Amino acid sequence: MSGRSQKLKQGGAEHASAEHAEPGGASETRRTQQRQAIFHELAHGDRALSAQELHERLRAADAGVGLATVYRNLGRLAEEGAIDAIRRPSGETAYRACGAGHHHHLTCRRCGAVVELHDCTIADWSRRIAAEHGFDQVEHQAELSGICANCR
Amino acid sequence: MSGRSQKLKQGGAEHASAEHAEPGGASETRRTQQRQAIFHELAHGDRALSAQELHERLRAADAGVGLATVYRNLGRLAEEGAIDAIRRPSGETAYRACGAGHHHHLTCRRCGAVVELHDCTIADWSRRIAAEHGFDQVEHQAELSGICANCR
DNA sequence: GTAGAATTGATAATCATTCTCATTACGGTG
DNA sequence: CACCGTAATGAGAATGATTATCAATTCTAC
Ligand SMILES: [Mn+2]
Ligand SMILES: [Mn+2]
Ligand SMILES: [Zn+2]
Ligand SMILES: [Zn+2]
Repeated sequence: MSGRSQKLKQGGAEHASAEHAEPGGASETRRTQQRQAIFHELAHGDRALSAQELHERLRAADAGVGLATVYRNLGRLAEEGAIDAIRRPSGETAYRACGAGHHHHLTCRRCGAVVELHDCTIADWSRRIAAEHGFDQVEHQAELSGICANCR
Repeated sequence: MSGRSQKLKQGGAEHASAEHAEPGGASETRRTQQRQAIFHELAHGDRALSAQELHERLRAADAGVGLATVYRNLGRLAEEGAIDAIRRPSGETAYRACGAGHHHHLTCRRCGAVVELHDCTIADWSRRIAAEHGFDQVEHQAELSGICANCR
């Protein structure tokens, strides 16, 4: 529901040298060509792409990346907060390179164009509601959809 | 996102005699035991059930209803507005017999308990946002989740 | 340059949901 | 109540997205 540092593991330097703490040896998160291609593709298009769609685009753009790899990296990038996962009404999950901070999306049902909404009214509402019903650790999930100006 | 007449095709009389208009013959929507069992099961439990879970319960409660039938009826009931479909974060769709009118849900991530929220702030917000960005026919979808008082 | 672990990719395996189609049960009718 | 035509059911096959396998490859640090 919120992206953090868009280029956490992608864009810049970041020696990524975790303080080798955990017993047994932590992960290393390498910077591979495939991962770069995937993120790059996402960083461009203004519409959210599903794993399959992304895979198709990469194939077209000469850079053939395995489907499994696309899934893996999208999943990873998402949990790292580098990209956002969006659930389509049909069920598939689509991904998008998002700006930082908590926000929601307004998506055009016709062309898929996405607008980021950074002023979220829901937070207050959900907090109040939660308190009212004795709930803790409330999270909210919301998506708006409509028909954009162009598509009319 | 909103349920209409909870017992549209279930509870009462309703001769359901469509004015045999359409060329070729319209549907009839029969009142079968299976459909009744399904709706009945849903009308009780306070937590939303997936098709599979419902199927399991029915098996346990002696009334063995085919899985395909469970899916069919849940889908149908949902589009008739008799029940609400809720998307779980994991992806499956769960169903629930809901009160009438537009509302959202606050679900306990631990036990699955559901509270219906009938005062929706989002409507106004979404309307405003939509106008601001030149979008039409805006719809919104939202779910709250947390840990309920019991589960703490 | 090497070693060694992380990553890839082709493919098989899951898993929820949908489709098929022969069989059954509804809801009138006479 | 027996009978018909059709909608509904159910067992299993089919689909489609996502995940797991596992040998082969590629990063990265030394
Ligand atoms: Mn975003
Ligand atoms: Mn409800
Ligand atoms: Zn559009
Ligand atoms: Zn609970």
